[in-house]
Amino acid sequence: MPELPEVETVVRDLRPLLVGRTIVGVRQSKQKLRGPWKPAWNAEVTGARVEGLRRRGKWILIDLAGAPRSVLRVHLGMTGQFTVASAAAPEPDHLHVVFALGDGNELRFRDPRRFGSAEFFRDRAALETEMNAELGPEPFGIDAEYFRTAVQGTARNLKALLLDQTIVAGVGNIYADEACFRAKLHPGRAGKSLTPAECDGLRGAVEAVLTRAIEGRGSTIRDYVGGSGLRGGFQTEFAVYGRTDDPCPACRTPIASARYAGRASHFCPSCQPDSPQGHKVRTKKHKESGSPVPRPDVTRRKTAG
DNA sequence: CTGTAATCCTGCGAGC
DNA sequence: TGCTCGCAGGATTACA
Repeated sequence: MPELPEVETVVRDLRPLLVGRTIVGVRQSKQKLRGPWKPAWNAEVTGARVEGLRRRGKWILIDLAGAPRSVLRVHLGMTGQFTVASAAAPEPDHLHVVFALGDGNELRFRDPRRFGSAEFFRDRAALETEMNAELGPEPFGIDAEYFRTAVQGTARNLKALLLDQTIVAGVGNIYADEACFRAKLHPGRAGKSLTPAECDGLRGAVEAVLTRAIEGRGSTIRDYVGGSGLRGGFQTEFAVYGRTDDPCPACRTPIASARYAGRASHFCPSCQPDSPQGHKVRTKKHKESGSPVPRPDVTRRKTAG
């Protein structure tokens, strides 16, 4: 599932293959993406030269030269693949939008599950303003005070907070779990239950996990490939994600799974306790609260009847 | 405010 | 073996 490291890898792979090239034609499938490419955009981008490639959160931005300066925006959804291939190379299935380049190659957007989007925006500055209003900061070098305030100011659990793109942009289900493990924090902990030091630890863990994952060219569970078609390598370094019942890499306790924020979540019940390590949870008499973490729905197991 | 669930969609594995 | 069904989940939206 493409999250920040996968998107960053695609952008880095595609940059040398796209910058300076001219889009000479567009074709598309009849199937609708979540964010569908409109045929009216074909004429807008044909003849445009690619100025640069960027990433913002999980979004890919392709800057096009011209006045006014426009931009292509792509989201890979869950199964999106954005690659450059020879126009002569056989076409895979689920190909939705293809941009022909002047050099005999083409930029292909493939997305079996069609959760992705490919859109054109004529006004680059307006789009940036809009995106900055909807997305939180990039997770590198986040202001400590900002992050503490965002986390401690809510009763929402850490999993929900990390998945919330308006707080931090780019984290998805895999790296949220991995960051919580690295920070030794239970994903079900309420944001406001964290100490300032724990907030700082979580912020650092998010940054560290994403940095390592980028170095590993992202994670491939099933569909993900980089801009040149290569699979990722970070999936072999998962500590908890998808490792239910496997021994914790730190203490050998079996990894647990539960559902938080509607997402499968994985954690070590020993390394990531419900309450701050070394602190007894203080409960006031008049405000009795049993466990500091609400009991999650344990993974549903089908029972007869 | 917070959480949950449905929605979009295809592929795959579990279970019968 | 072949079918159904749950699940995977990013973002959005509706509802409890």
